Amino acid sequence: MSKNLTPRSQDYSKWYNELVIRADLAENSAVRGCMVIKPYGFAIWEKMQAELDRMFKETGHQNAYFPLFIPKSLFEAEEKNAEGFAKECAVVTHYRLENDPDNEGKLRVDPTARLEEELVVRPTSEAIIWNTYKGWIQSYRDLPILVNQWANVVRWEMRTRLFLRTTEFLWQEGHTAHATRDEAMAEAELMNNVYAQFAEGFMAIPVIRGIKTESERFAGAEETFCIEALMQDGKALQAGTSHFLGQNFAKAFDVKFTNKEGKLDYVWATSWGVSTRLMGALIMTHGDDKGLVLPPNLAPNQVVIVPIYRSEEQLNQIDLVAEKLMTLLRAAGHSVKYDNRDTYRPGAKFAQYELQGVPLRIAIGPKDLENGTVEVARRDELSKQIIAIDSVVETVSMLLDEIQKNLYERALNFRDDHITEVDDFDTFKSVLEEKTGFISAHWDGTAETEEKIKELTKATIRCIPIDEEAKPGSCVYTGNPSERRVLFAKAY
RNA sequence: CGGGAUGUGGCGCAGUCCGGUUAGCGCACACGGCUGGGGGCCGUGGGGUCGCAGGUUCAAAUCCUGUCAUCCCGACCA
Repeated sequence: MSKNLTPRSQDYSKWYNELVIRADLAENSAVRGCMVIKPYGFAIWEKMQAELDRMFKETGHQNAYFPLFIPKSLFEAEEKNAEGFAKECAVVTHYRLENDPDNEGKLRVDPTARLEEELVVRPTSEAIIWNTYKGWIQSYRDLPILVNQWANVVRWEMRTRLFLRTTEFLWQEGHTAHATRDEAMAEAELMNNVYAQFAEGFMAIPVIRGIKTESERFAGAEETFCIEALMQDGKALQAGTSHFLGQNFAKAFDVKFTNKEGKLDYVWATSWGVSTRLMGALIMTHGDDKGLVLPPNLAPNQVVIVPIYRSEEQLNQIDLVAEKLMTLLRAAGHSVKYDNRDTYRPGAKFAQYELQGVPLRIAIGPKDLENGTVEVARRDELSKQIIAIDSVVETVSMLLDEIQKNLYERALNFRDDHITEVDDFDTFKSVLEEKTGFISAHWDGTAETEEKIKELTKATIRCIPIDEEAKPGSCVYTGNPSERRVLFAKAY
């Protein structure tokens, strides 16, 4: 990737925010830390939803829906989970407004309408779901339960960031119940793999599969699997997580079942989720200074056709050719948009579709009509070629495939160039500051060392990679024995 | 919640230090003409209680006090 296409760290936040807004994906709403996802942005989210949904169904899952409000008593049942989220919960305390007698035309909260028990707006749904599952499960014959929910959740974070950490966000959360530990553990791993496959195959975002250290683990989980991605500014982003919850929630909500041997046992659980944060990952992985760059798999429009003309007569002729092309391209399974608005000039349209990241642009003008050609431009490389009109379908199919692959390869090369093996702490610090990215280093396995390194460098252990062979060594900070290298990085 | 910064037409900004004509500029918008293979040009025009509330002053976008919001850096986190 050429350097001038890579927004660098210092301007990155600004670039990111501007790109998001300029690309017409989302904007800040009037509500603190919340975002309005605009139609084009939502179209991308819908593509992601559709593919994830397909993958979930393929692995035997079903969708369901649970309430937004969680009674406080249910929420606090699983102690660690409750504690972990306590500081970021929106809480409903009243259910009625009334006219304010001291302030004409204004409303106030009716003090007599206080709820007997407060309702927590879900930051995640384990509590309400496990309280429900309790009534669904008696026997091993009722298991497994493999349910997913598409929902919004609210986490009142101190600091928000468009897409990456909004107060309200959209996500899916899977919640499964199993008869055995092994089966639940296998489910958690399976779903982490589904996420990895989705990120890499569909979004062209290379990820590292790993497990979280105890201090980075989901509150209430016994093991957290994750996929970690690297953004162009050298910071890591947790792109998805899948948790093995053990029997913690079953015990907290008293979910027991009779097993094959006729004995009572607690149910084993998993939960897993990805969110609109993935759209942030998309922007920050593939975007350049001209705007978004969308992998063909999730582009709402894979191809846009722009007519170039002077007279109305010319436009009419191009219309005919364009209509024919659209029919052919659609028949080949590609999504195509024909932009024959006469209110904008071609150059403006080109710029607009580059901003939106449309993978391929076809321009047709009078010269093309004469020569039987079209101009095809690809967004990822910003290159153009003239091709014969008869070969359009074939070329488009080929190019879309190539762009999907190229985006992944490009991001993978960048990511791999930014994984540095480091064995001493001075190098650790300098690599972190100057080169950025992941640092593969030995760690003595203690939370104290992890904390100390975080304090000194702001880097955290992103994960213990699953796909890398464990080789012993000595801790980069304490020099104590280490079983294996782990990945450190500054993270969003 | 601590540190820093910023609030001026739809968007991006100048003006604020050092108070003083009718508050400017770019983009966008509307109309007209010329244009037309990468965000066109020229002309004309519409649009602003300068975040909000007090105060100082003959006079406040500008100074003072308070307040709200946003952004960045921390702590927290998908």
